[in-house]
Amino acid sequence: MDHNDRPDIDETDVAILKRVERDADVNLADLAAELELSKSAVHYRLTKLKDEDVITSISADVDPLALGLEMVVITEVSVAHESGYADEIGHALAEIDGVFQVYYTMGDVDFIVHSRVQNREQMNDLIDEIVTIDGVNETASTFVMKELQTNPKTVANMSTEMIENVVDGTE
Amino acid sequence: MDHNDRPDIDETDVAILKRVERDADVNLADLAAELELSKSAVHYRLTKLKDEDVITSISADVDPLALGLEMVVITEVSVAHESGYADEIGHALAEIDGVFQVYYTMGDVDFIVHSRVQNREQMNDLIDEIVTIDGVNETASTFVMKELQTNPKTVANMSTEMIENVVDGTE
DNA sequence: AATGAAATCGACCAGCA
DNA sequence: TGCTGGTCGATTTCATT
Repeated sequence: MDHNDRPDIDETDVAILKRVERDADVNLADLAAELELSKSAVHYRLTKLKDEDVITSISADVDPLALGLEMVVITEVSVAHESGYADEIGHALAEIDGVFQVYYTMGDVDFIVHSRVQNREQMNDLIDEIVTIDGVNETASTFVMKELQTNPKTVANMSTEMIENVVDGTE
Repeated sequence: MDHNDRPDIDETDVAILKRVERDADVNLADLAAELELSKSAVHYRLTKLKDEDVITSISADVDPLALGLEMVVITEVSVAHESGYADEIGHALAEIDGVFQVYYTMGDVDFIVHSRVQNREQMNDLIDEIVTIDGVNETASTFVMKELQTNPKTVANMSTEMIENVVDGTE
């Protein structure tokens, strides 16, 4: 760990992360060959990255379309500011079925809520649920026509500059 | 596959998906025990789900904070409508380093862009890059103060009704 | 869908830089 | 602290019923 309480990570770690965030099914031997390292070195680093919670989990990515979740809706939510229940409202929003992401923002809007549903009826129900939450003032929903990139990855989207900052520990 | 070109999925499949989307590191024997199935049955279903692309990949989830990506920015992008280059612009947006999600919407705004950066300078650079894209008219960025739920999962966020629709093949 | 055998893989170790 | 190479046990995988 460095002075910022963030794990020390070097180029090799980044290479490993990039690879396993794309496909964690790869076996140790192949990974080791790709990185020109020994199996045990890769194993050692992988367990370290997991221990340090750089890798938080290994998960199967499920295609929403395969389950009929064809609609993505973005809802802007404004709350009654005097209430001061921002935290509770955020949690209530996150717990609604279909909601997969909730952002608490600094903008004119307080929350931005992302949800996935199968049809218009579910969409209406979901928006109703949001409005029903105590403290919610106003909502505005936008229908997503197309989403580029369904499974956002962390390392894959980083610039070389961002990666350098991590490797150096210079931020 | 059903008449909708969507794979046939039953309750057992859903149970498997729910489990491996949370933790794909689980070994077959444990999974089989949990579901009260034989190892081979689970193995058979898992490979089927992968073949059918219900499971698109097994991936390691990397914590953005561990890599210093402490800022999330949401940018609304409007384009010059006469241009009709929506697709190209969408791709250009998605390719910018730091951008992890691009939605093409039906609202007053054309694109909603999500990005993760390490500091304000990178945020400014990123917004500059967006503005520079040919056809981009106007942008408005919002800073995210807090994100509830960092790794959105598909099945975990579905209601029982949504799941029933999948299992029955009734949509 | 279950069985069991064969192949493969990941975990671990002692030793070393 | 991080790496090597090798061994052993566990686990996946597959042919057969």
